[in-house]
Amino acid sequence: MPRGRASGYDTQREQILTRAAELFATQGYTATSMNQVAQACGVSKPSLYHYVRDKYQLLVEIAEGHVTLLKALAAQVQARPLDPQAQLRELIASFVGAYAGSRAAHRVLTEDVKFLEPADRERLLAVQREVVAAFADAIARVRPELRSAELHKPLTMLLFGMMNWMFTWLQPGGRLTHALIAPVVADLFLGGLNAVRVAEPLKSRPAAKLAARRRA
Amino acid sequence: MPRGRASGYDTQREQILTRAAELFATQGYTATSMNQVAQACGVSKPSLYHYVRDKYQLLVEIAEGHVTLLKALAAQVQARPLDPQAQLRELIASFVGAYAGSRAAHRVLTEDVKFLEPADRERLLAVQREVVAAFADAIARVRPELRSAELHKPLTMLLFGMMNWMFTWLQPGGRLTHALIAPVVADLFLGGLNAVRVAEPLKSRPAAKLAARRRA
DNA sequence: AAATTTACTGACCGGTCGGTCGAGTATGTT
DNA sequence: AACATACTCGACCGACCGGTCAGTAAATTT
Repeated sequence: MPRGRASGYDTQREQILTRAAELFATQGYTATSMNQVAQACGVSKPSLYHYVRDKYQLLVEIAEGHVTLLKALAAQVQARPLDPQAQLRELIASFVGAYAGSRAAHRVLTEDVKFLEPADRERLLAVQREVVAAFADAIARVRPELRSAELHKPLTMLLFGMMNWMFTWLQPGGRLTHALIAPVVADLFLGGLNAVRVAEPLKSRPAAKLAARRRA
Repeated sequence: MPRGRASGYDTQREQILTRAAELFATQGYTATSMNQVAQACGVSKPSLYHYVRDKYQLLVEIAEGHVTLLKALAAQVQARPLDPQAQLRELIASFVGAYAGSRAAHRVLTEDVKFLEPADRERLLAVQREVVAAFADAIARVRPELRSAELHKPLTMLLFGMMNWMFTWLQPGGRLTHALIAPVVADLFLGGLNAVRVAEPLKSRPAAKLAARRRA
């Protein structure tokens, strides 16, 4: 006897999430009002609340959806049988590409995570830690002595710094695209990885920083 | 016949700026209320407004003060007669140290710049561009081909990504300090700089065509 | 046809925001 | 002493916030 959901329900819901992500990304979560979201979606505020429970749920779903995508991406690359260098290179290319395709969601994930309630934040960070671990493992496989020096995780974060910071200076319509910069990031990081000195344990580590032997 | 300012005026004003910067850094500019700032300073809201014109001016002064510090730091290192590699290394150490000493202000500068009015933002970005140029010059001096390939500025931004992202994962009281990580950043970046391959020059650049990917 | 639920809206609610008012008190100058 | 100003504060303002209500129109069931 009831009436079913309209066919466009899910479509509209996703559009709302997308628009909200764009607004959150450019203005920040707290500085964006639900009136703005409703207007950007071309509906009234009560209609907006027909599709979304509240403002906070918008934030959670945007962030969770993106971090889930990142985890899937990392797992996908990890499953491929590649040597350590190639795997790290592939991880970088994959993530830089994902950032290009999900600029808004990525910015929300990195900038507005502080507005999540502790339980939600912890759940999200747990997934994010898996993603980071995938990179850290690849890095430690390239230069195993970094792991014993406990430098592979800081170096992983430095790599994420390079990638996560890109959305602040890389313009979508610009001459320099994500696809062009990804191999540069990989060259820079892999080359630098061989130049990082492990401080304390062995004094007889080959100090020469010969790098980048391989080229087409 | 008037009465002069109390001796503690400037002191209190700086304390207000510091507390406000801490609140803005942890909660974000829009999510921080002037009531919170007043309470954190131990004064009533009208008293707070005795020292500060409005909330917006707090943001401007925090951001401007920090970017001015960064510019001075860069100029100071540039004035020293160092070879290119040492100069870049010194710039990195200097900035990583500054970030450690001004965590809150730095976070405000990087995260809340979007709330500045266009005029103020442009004035600030102009200073910031000078700072970035100092790094870009040092990088181009290490590997001059990068400049003709128009890669020295993107690489500069990747370096800033590593440094600016540090405040998201480097904990103040942790085992890993800024002083310990700075040389790692320098090793990583300088080592990677030599490994970056210069692709075919873009068609708009007829000038330098010689590749010579390895510097002597 | 009646019944029931979806999709949607203008008007509205309690609460908080940034900021101000008016008043009182402390303090340096004349 | 007399005065002008610095300093401090409880109370308050209009605006906007996130969110809801009562109600309408259309679609799908029985």
